[in-house]
Amino acid sequence: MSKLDVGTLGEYIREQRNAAQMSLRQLAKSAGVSNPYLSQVERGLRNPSAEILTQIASALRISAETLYVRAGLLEAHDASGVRTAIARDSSLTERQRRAMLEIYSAFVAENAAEHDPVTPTDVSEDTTNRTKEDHDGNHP
Amino acid sequence: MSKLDVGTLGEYIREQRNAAQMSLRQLAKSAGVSNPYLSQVERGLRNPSAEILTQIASALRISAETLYVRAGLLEAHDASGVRTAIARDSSLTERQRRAMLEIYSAFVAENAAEHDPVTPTDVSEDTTNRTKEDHDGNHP
DNA sequence: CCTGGCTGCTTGCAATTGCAAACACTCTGT
DNA sequence: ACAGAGTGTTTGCAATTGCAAGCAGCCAGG
Repeated sequence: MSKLDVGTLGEYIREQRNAAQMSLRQLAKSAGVSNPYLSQVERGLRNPSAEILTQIASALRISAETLYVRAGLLEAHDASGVRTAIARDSSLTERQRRAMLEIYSAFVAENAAEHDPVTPTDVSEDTTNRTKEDHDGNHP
Repeated sequence: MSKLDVGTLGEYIREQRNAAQMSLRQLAKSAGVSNPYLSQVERGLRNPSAEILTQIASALRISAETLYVRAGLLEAHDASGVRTAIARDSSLTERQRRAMLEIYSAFVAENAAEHDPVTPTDVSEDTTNRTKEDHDGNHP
């Protein structure tokens, strides 16, 4: 499932390439991929690996992130949200990440208790099952 | 060039899988990939496509971005996202806000200090999860 | 003991990626 | 007109991904 939207990905790459006024061969060479393959990718008949995508992004001087989003490989940025920010921060070790999430939850619960002692909110983590896909439960 | 760091990627995935207390087959099924392939990925002898990575990330309930960074497919972009998110969070008291920022800084400094060239997978003491006796059974 | 269930790992094999070579077409210049 | 240099596209083919089936080891409990 979660079929990649190769079509719009290819369109986007071609669009960016045209915007940069590069020929297919120029971009291909600069990105270190073959011209025919790039052609096929742009027309959506090939599903390029992430490695190729990064090379293309680099050659196009665009963010690899946006390219991934376009390819459907990455969720669009949620922007703010402490939990998502922590979850996304790759400079933290897993232990640290969990610690920070726990602390944050504790703080939020603490505040909720002060204002409205009836809801202990969600310090207890998700032992309950979540049927829907849920990446992060945050919204300040 | 742009050699993918499949080694640490695999380690990271396995680390996360163990942290989630899932068996290889469980994760494989949940991620929609085959068990043997996941095994090979975890041991760093296969270079999984981005599509597979997203599926694994989703099944592990971790950020796909983190996984990409770990795989060397994405630059670790600033990480100051955590600080701004904390700064903007209106549900925190000022004291809590400063505490979290301080903790975060401490964590980052801690990691910078260690600067371990090899496996930073240091899960030596973990109060939250209990990794069962890890009897290493493989030796290339 | 040994059957069943669990863990992860190895082995062929189909499908796909990604490339080198060659094709078709449009301009430009001589 | 024709050679030459651009453009993007098609065509086989090596290398790789990713999988189904099978293998080996470790525990519980008839």
